[in-house]
Amino acid sequence: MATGRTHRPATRSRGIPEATVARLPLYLRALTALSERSVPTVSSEELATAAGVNSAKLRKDFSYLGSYGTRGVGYDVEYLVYQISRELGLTQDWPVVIVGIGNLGAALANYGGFASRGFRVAALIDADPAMAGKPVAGLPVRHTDELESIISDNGVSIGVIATPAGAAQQVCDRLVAAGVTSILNFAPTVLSVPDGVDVRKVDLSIELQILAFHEQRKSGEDAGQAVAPPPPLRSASDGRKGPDGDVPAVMPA
Amino acid sequence: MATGRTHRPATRSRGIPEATVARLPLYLRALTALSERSVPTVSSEELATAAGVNSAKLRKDFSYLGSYGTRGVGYDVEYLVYQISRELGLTQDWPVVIVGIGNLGAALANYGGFASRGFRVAALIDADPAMAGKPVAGLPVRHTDELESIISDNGVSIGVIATPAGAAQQVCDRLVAAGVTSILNFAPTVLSVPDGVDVRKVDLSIELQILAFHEQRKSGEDAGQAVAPPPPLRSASDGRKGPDGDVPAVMPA
DNA sequence: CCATCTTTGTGCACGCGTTCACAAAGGCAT
DNA sequence: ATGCCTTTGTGAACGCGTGCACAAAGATGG
Repeated sequence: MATGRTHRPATRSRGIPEATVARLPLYLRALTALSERSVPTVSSEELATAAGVNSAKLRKDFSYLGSYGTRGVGYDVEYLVYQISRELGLTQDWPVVIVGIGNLGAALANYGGFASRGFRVAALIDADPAMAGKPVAGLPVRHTDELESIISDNGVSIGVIATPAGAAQQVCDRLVAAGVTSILNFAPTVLSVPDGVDVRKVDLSIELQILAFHEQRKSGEDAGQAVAPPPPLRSASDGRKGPDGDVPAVMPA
Repeated sequence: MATGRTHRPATRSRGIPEATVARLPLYLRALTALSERSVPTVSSEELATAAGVNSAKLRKDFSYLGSYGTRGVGYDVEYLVYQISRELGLTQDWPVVIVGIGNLGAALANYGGFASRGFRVAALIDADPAMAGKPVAGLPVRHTDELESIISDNGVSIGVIATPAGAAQQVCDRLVAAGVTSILNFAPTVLSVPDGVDVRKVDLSIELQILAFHEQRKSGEDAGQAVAPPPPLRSASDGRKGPDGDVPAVMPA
């Protein structure tokens, strides 16, 4: 931002805003599609539309990476694909392990989006002995006992947790102790990790609840108020439906 | 985290900040756990720790809902569970349809977190005729042809898209046309919808890429610079194709 | 009834992220 | 060259979200 323009796109601008990082994959996807159609260049306006964002925001995002555009013309698609890929670290191979091979874990293992971007499923791990050896998505499921050695042998630094909530923290601890420093958590639990370890969580239940909030608002706000009045304090026997608490069950292994 | 995409700052009616809404499900989960253990009251500090947030933030969040706490004591667990549930619209039944019963769709259908919070899977829909009638998670898969009638008959307003990216927009359009006003999108595509329709997206690939970015940064930034030098920068007219030809596809199951 | 202790509710300041708006840069036609 | 047209890159303003710090509220004990 200072006056001096950078001649070198060098990685000197350490401070790429988190919000920008979160959008880079979006741009990369749109650019990849353009690349496949052999489109040579694209303007910020076109790309922004394709990515579903504001063009000014897109330009500012790219400005953090360096000046890769040509005024009056736009951005070179191939070049930008390369730059973003490099910035995201996708030019290297990232072995990942998926722990908890239930319905969700299996779905993730079969998810094509992983392998397509430098992510390689190094192993599928499950605590159920009956699952051991059973092939899922072309890979034999390994037992939890092997977790540490698998991570160590493959140099895994990214782990995906798809276990029931109750086992998540324990699995997380083992992953971290074994050397994993980035975790993608699908279990509906708050994971506590030491400094230096990144955790991102994907929670289906939460997403739905947020949608429900907005949905309720759309269908008249007056209706929502017509429900039973609140019990002020100490209501002994709670009449709510079964204690679901998505705490437990997520994926019946 | 995870994702979630909001292009609508619209939540001004009751003025509950979007960021707060996104945390309410988190509080609700922690409170439900306390409720099951019959804990009568909880302080903002304790609850904040359980939810993994700052206590001041939690108090401010609750202040948007009203003054439900008692100074010197804390919050009444049951009462708060009720208030948050009501605010999120979970006191009513939300029928949802899941479109695209592949690996992921099936996993979602089996996901316990849905039914546990007022969300009821009204139907599973797939375009493959071979899937029709086949039971998944106890429900017979319905063919896409029935989409409109299913939504209409069940008063569905929330739809979950778990189809391949290529079919997502089309499915989305049909859902919206049929009356759905909230969509949870798992397909790696930017969906365009008319005003009044909310879309949240969950993109596994993006989450991993964000993790990779931070991971790369941890493991020395110098290493990343030692890779192949940047490609061309020639603008138009030069129809040279990318040398590395970034891997295409982004398709999920 | 008063003193003390705990915990809430919030005013305030700060920093990040978004958006506008425009000068500068570069291509292109004449 | 020269002037016009397109599009980038970014300064600046604005708004949202976060976290601090503290006064007010209420419980509790003497």
